[in-house]
Amino acid sequence: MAVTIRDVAEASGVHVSTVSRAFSAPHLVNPVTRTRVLAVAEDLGYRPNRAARALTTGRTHNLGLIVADIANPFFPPLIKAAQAQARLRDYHVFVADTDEDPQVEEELIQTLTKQVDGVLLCSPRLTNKTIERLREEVPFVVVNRRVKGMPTVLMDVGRGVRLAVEHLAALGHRRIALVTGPSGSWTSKEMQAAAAAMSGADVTFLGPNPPTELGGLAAVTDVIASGATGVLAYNDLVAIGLIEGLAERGVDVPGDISVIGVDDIVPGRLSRPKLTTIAMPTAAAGRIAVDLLLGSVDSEATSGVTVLETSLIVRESTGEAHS
Amino acid sequence: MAVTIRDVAEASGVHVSTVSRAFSAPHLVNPVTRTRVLAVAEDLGYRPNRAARALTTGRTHNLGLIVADIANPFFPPLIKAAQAQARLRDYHVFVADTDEDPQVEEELIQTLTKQVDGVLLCSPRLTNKTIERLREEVPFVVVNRRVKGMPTVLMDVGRGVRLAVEHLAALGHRRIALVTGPSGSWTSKEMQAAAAAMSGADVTFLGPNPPTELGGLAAVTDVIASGATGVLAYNDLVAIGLIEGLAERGVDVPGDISVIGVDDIVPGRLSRPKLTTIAMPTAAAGRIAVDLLLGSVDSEATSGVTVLETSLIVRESTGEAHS
DNA sequence: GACATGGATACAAGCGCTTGCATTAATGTA
DNA sequence: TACATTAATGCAAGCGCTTGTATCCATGTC
Repeated sequence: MAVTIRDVAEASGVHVSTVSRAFSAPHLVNPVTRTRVLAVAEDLGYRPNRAARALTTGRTHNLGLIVADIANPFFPPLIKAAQAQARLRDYHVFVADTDEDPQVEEELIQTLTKQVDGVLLCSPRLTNKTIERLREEVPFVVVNRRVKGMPTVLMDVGRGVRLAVEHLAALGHRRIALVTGPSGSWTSKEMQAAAAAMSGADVTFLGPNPPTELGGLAAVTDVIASGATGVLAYNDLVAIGLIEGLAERGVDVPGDISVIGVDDIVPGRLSRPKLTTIAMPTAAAGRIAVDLLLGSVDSEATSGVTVLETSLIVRESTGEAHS
Repeated sequence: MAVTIRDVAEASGVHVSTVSRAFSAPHLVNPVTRTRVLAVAEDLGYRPNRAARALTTGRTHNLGLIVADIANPFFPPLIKAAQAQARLRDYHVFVADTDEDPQVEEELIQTLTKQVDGVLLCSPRLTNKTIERLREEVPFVVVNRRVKGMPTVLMDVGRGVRLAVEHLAALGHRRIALVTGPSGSWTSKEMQAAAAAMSGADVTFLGPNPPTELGGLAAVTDVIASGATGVLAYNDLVAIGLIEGLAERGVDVPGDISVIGVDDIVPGRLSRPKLTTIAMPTAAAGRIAVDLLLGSVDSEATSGVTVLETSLIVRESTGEAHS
């Protein structure tokens, strides 16, 4: 059916090994032979079969990218960047969605492991233990979670929290609420830690909450009860839900209460009022994670932790405190 | 390194072919042998190498999914659904982003073709001719575009347009503007055709415009100049940009002008006012496309066209005409 | 008791490719 | 002229798996 290396060999009157080398070890073949072979290959429309190649080289030139939920606006920019970076290095990427299910996640890794050179684990729901076990089978890079001894890409949400709280304080807000995320979330823990470490700020924690608009909606009563005039939400979705719920109670944002989100997802940029938010460099994370992975495929597994800067983007959901 | 079928064979005292059959042709091996082999395999942590299997069977159990832009909110639900459906059938999926570049798209297909059993082409930017040529190399299913003789999944945006215009008319809007998309867009053409075919509606076409908020922003002047009180935008992003721009000119939505988007993406659901929109069944499209693809992998290539229903979701960006 | 039958397993080729080694021929060296 | 060197190519094994065919043995049949 498809044209193979053998067809090219026959058509150009050389041995298959010469064809092979014409592609993957040019210096070992006579330039004129090579040109001829390449021409014939082009002519026949030959495309090397990567799977077959993988079988002998042990290198598939494929990557796995595992995320909890593709449809969560946080991930697409990361996926896009990772995919683009991989392509630059002549790698293809399998994208898999675990639906937030650790078991699916593990199974996915298991079946993927044989056909990839490494996998990007984004915000994994697996236990550290499991990850460490799986690590024997395939190189990992973990994004958005700290796993002992593994190459990791983190975003410095702590810094973002500090900037956010300072911003709020500068606007005159004295009582601040932190609407936390799911209890298992590494990011949520980081945020709490960072907030708690800030002296001089009066921060109360409200949660845990699901990481969606519903979570924000659900937190409305508590937020109002807390007496806070500045709120930092677990993410933009929560922030939007919160603003929504506040509006229903007649509370204006930013007039009465200021709200800051996290992630800088598209919906936040487009919502009204436009969200002040802590921007997470997801695209950079995807790009760097791929580099790390491909780097550690050749050299020995790195176990470094890369921390990416976050920043505060001030838009319209924060304003001066009036009370 | 990794445990192979041979290891399992040795450990359980049978020939490799028996192990192979224990997995893929159970009825050909004695139940007790099979149980033993399976146990040993489990024990050793054996996982079949799909690439090696593909080499002999010609079936990779992989799919390619090619989209113009992963980060465009329109696609993630489709990707997610396709991926989930593929997983159900024990398929993995390569996701590739072409960055709207036809050349990248073609190249991606070329390199992917050998390691997939079929590819999902979503809103391709390639010419029909090229697609028809490429089709020789690998089975396709095309989503969101009509290509002669190829299995296709379409969403009935025409119906959506009709519903939208009727909705607007029912609210008393007499002059309606259609803010069109990019000139090459199949969807945009469909929308225009559907609107033009409606007797009794006074619809003016404004465009072409880029399919983003910027496109909406850019169309503001024309919309106002058109005297329309009801606007149908190419998609939600354009609609949001438009509403934004209108607000800057002091024009209220839906007070002064009603705006309807297309796609029902998350940002539209969360923006203020919440967007009235024509919902596109993207998840269903992804799911069905995969089914079609996997169906046509076995049977002979179908060339049917599946048309999915769209619907109008009325939210807050449309209201009664006052002028 | 000789033989056909069929179930269970082993054998071996081969999928498309890479790669260490052998072979050949051309060149340089003394 | 004889020999070493090297560049270019061919040869063949093997990556992990499937699969058509051969082999073996325990039945059943007459």
